Amino acid sequence: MTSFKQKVFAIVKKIPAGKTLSYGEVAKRTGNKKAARAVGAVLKTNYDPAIPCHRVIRSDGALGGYNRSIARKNNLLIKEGYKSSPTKHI
DNA sequence: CATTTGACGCCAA
DNA sequence: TTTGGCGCCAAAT
Repeated sequence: MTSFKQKVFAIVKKIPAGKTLSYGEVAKRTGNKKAARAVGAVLKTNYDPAIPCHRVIRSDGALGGYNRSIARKNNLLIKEGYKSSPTKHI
């Protein structure tokens, strides 16, 4: 368990319901604002249900990905009140 | 130990 | 506006 993972988990777990953070934002909080990719890599390798990784999306507004089905992530976000608008033109 | 991959982000054309 | 390419980081193989 690296401290980077610990930070990412702590940050993601602290995301309030109905809110979303971009990978870049999470990366910033870990200390490496350019580590957005690393954040995704960590979330992908971690299958802990305590981590609401579905609240972590891309800075473009795209959902990014999910452990099993992206549809599940989208569904959860909608349930929490987040309108997934894939407006690629930000 | 070194190399490759990837749930990203931003800039340029 | 859309598409392509480059840069950065950590984990997995």
